[in-house]
Amino acid sequence: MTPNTLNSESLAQKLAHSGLRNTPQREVVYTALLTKRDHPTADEVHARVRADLPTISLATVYNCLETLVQCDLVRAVNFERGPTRYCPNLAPHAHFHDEATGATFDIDLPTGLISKIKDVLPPGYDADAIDIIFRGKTTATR
Amino acid sequence: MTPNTLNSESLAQKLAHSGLRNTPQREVVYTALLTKRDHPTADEVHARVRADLPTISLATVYNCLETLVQCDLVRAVNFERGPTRYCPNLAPHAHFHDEATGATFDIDLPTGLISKIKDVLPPGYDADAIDIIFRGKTTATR
DNA sequence: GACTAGAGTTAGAATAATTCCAAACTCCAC
DNA sequence: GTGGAGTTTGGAATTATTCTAACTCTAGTC
Repeated sequence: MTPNTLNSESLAQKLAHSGLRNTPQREVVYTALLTKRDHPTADEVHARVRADLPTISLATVYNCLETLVQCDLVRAVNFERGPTRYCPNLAPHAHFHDEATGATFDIDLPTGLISKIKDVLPPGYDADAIDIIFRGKTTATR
Repeated sequence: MTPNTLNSESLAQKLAHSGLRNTPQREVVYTALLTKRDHPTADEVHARVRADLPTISLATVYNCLETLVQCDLVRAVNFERGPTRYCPNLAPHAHFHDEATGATFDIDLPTGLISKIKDVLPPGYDADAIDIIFRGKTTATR
């Protein structure tokens, strides 16, 4: 499979679906997220995309990331106090935040667990999204 | 039951246990959290405690809140992009964030669910804490 | 009771993350 | 090619939080 082409198409599609344009800036930002999936901050994304598009501004990176989140192509993740991080993994998953290194890992969630968790909501509560964040230590090397 | 006395004692105890002093500032900050459990920000806590201690500074409120978190008397909760909010509910629970009003509700978690969720962690991952945040709409009035 | 060391508080400055804003630019559709 | 919506840009502004240095308080010691 050719992830870039595939995802570039899905980018164009999803943008068009929302009546938005597919710009070079949006492409490089999305590609940067797909290329190195280490949950970068907006600042880190900015640094990376400057290689391809030296004049892109940080404000545009924020705009593009927000656009991608709106189009459901990217998830924004917030850990305590730190800057927002971005994740192109759309499968339902949790995040593990290694407190020693600051690294973040995706944790796959078995199908069914999400709905089981949603079951604890009392009547009248309707959740669009659930964020699950583990914090602790890991010996896993990835 | 007299929640303030009870909790004032547990505050003094827990502080002593960590070799810390029980100061008027720490008391009013903790009492403020117990009195109105609406997950206030540091700024909101500051506004509330000024009624009791007009000269308390925002920096001190931040210091006290951090101290209380260290002593496991209070939990810090972070929603996307917003300021950190503080919660004196120590029972394991999730948070529901109403996107329309910005209000936050505690959601009790049945015993066993936490460990069930922890089971999805691959070997080598050791979580100290789990944050579960629902985002959506609610018709619940509380 | 004064002395001292360390813990705690304070106000304001500094920093970090993000958003706002107005001007310039781009892309189509007419 | 003109107009208007959508987009980008750089810098200013805002927000949340931390840092810093001076000051205060307290507990223990003589």
